[in-house]
Amino acid sequence: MLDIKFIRENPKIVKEEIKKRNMKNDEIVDVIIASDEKKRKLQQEIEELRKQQNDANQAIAKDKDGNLLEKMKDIKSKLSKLDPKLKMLEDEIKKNLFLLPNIAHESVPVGPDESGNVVLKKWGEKPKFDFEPKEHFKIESVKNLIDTERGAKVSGARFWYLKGDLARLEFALMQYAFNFYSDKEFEPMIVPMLVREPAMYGTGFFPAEKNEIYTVNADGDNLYLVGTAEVPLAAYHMNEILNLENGPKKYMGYSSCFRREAGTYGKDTKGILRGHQFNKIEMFIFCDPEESWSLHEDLLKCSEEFLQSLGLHYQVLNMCTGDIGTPNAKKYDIETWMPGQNKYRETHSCSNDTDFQARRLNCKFTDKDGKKKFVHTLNNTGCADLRVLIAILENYQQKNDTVIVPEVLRKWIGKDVIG
RNA sequence: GGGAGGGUGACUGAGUGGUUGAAAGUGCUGCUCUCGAAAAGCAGUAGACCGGCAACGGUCUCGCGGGUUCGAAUCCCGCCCCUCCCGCCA
Repeated sequence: MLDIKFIRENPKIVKEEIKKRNMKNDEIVDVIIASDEKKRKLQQEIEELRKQQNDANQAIAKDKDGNLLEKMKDIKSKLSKLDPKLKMLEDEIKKNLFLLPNIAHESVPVGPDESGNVVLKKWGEKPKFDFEPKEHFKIESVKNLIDTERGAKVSGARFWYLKGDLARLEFALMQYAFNFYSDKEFEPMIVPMLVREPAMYGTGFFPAEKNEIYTVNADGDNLYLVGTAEVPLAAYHMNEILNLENGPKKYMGYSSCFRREAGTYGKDTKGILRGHQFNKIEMFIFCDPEESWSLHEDLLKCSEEFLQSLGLHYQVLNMCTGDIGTPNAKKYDIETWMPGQNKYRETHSCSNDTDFQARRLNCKFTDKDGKKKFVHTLNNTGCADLRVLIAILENYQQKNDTVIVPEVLRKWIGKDVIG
């Protein structure tokens, strides 16, 4: 959410931002400003009446005065007409504020969609094969370890069972990642995967992405399954004032992630690239705004080092205005090379949401001058199980249809080869 | 599922109709004392919004929404949330 004052003072910037992001609702800025003007006028009118009311009250408290009582009744009836109008205006403004995106950092490339993303760097090289590398779900030794048929029988399309060594490999990977990032001083957390509505609004998933989220027992418990640990991690400090004197709060959260994948029918239907459920380690930072841009670079570096330690070739993208999320001021994606598909695929995503999320979460800190200000928040994929598993399977496959286990994972799975 | 209690400022915690935006304590800031620190003493310290160049002024906020009243943190109604006890379960 943007600051209404900022919008009032910089309507052009906001409108340009909407256009840059290839969104079509820039007229909403004028709507907000008009409502805001009306709201402030009305507010002044009401406040003047309230002042009269308060003054009269104090006088009555000292000595009862019949004339004042009449005046009070008059003020009251006026207020009862104006108050609902003010509330309506406020609600309308708020509703519209939720629709506006964050302001992108100047270093974010302008572009209409994914075609505008800029490759910043590549690390490593594509592995060379003396045979035709297969997609992960076609590798003989892996095939039987993914049971999509029974997954569909039990839970529907885009669900599956991972079995045997593939299940073991996932545990190895996650344990490795968990240790890798906690060594980098992210506090480990096992987080709730069901959250209340305010957590979804606070992080910005509601109202925009409501159709991506599973609702649980809407008539009773009314909880939502998280699509990422970002939600419980961000909401962890909701409505709090943080002490950041000892540096930023850095967390890593492990959770299962649930996504309805509405509108992706027919996309990535083979294999385990896109499912309704997966597991992920996510990192989240609450920090002083002065530090957020350098921390954003640090976060990216963390994920890069992780992939490097697994020996996986990847590229880093600076995501353009048309392809970053509404709350993001800047976002890097890491795409890891998947030789079976002959493509780079997104495995990591690293965002600085500046104060956009903090304003919704109502999360502040006390700055050097003792002022309370909104924090900046950043989030980053530590390790998303399926995507990294796929990368490992496709990059480390052998001609004989076995898969070599990356060296750093061996101590966690206790074997060198799968299949 | 049955029963009970409760939601007050950064935090702990008083306050049951009239200058209570709110006692006290903690924390924080400044000053005094000290070579310095600690301790002690004194003083200051909520947020949001509106108007104003500013000084400053105003309104709102004691979980949320409504009601009673000239006036509500305080009374009434609805909702949300939390805690404890019993039962059930992991």
